[in-house]
Amino acid sequence: MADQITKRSENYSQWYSDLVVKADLAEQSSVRGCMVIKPYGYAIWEKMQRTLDDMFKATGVQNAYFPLFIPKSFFSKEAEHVAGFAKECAVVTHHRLMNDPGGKGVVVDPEAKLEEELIVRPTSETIIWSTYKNWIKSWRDLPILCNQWANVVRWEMRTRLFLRTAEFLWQEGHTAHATAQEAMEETERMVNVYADFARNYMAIPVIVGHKSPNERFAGALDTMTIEAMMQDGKALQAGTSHFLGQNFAKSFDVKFANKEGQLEYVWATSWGVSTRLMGALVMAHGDDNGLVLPPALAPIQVVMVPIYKTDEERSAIIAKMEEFKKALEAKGHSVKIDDRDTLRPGFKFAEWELKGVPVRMAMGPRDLAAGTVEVARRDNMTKTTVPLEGLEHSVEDLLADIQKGIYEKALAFRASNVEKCDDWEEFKAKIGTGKFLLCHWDGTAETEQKIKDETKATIRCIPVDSFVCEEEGKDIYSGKPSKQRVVFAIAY
RNA sequence: CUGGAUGUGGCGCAGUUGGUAGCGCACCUGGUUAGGGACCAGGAGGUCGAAGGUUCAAGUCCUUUCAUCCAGACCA
Repeated sequence: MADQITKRSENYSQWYSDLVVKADLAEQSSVRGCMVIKPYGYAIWEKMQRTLDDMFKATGVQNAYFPLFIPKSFFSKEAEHVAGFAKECAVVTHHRLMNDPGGKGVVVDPEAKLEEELIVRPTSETIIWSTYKNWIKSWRDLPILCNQWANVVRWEMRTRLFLRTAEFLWQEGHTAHATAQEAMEETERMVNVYADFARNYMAIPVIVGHKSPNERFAGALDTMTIEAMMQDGKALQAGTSHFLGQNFAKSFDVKFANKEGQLEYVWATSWGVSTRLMGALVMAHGDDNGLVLPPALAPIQVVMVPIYKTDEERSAIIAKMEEFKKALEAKGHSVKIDDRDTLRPGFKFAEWELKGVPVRMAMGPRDLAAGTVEVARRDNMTKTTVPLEGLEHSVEDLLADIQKGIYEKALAFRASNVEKCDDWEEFKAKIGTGKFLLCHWDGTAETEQKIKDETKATIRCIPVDSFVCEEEGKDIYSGKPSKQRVVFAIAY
């Protein structure tokens, strides 16, 4: 482990990949474009899952599960949807293998060709709406608020651990409502759940807003998003919530009888976040010593490292630690004692820092004698020696302080990299330097596209909470009138 | 798919004008160590991505092919 994480400034994406691998989160699979999530990485994901799941359920959402395979005919019913995903679908064409007649392993049995090909879901709107058709008859059946935790497959051309893999884990919520207003409220409710989660658990400040028509989900009337700034100043779309209007209801012929007995099409939403959030966590907080995990999501909040020479010292210190661990666990903290006998303390310090554990406590013979423990914070790398007596009562405050500290650091970083910009030359000069630029936009897709072609920058969102700036102005590119500023950035 | 690069022990790399493969880390054994990534001694591990060709001789030269990475297009 002597080799350090590459400096972020030199090559950010290399730094990111190294960190993901060295912190033991995940690795590239030998399967094309896929990743293996390792136990430590998965533990973080599980914690995210549990937290989100509770948040969803608090809004009345229930979990369900729908098939992995989608018949091709379902998929092609919604025209925009199919156009958006057609280029990246894995397709099942056969259902059997056979021994190669030439004796070389196995081959696909040509006799076993499927009558209708099956698409491995890139998202589940189509299979779910073909199912909802059977569930919905009356206004009394609405709303339906379902979420599924699942894997999906998108055959992306270029992949990157967590950020864009051919297979990824996510949750997708799919809701059905009687009115447009209800559906729009649901869309907003869920994007706000994501924003709360990002801010309060991931400690990542995000901008909530609407996507421009160009950047919308395929088949949506409106897409809301949370946009986060990574440490290289690029934007990461961390979660989306879509108002699907009646598009899917019409494509799948899902109608309900309203209170007046008339048939109406159902209004829909869908919303999702994925293992990409893991990438966001790494890129938002990591430093050159490794990962920095917010206590709210850290699988291990406190790691204890014993320091000793003799077996007697070892057992005495570990006994003391076990006792203290119980006290901390009683307070709801997750604690690990690193009692590996073959590694030296300095090695363990470095390793747990690499893994981003928020608090490290070290105890040696000196501490044992004095009744103290060395407490080190991962977020600001400070160390203090404090009395062990009663310490369990202040760990909660310490973790809360670290959680807050990490958020505020990220917030300060973003604040220093968001600017208003009203001059096109200035825009071109600054956009590549890792800035979010708040600019006037005339609202046309043409202008947006031209800006993208010239600078690679896209409209990340039209903000609705942070950085809202509704004022008259002129489009940065076309000079046409504009009513509000939008967020431009280079995105992942 | 378009550009650029790289394939040599588990990982990271070196290998000169072709001469029969080496280093660091990791690993195994023993010992000394232990408050910030230990040290010493010994040891194990590779038909050099694959196929073909040139040659007395190929990691090195030629041809073909496969894979991976980076930058684009696409995207949660």
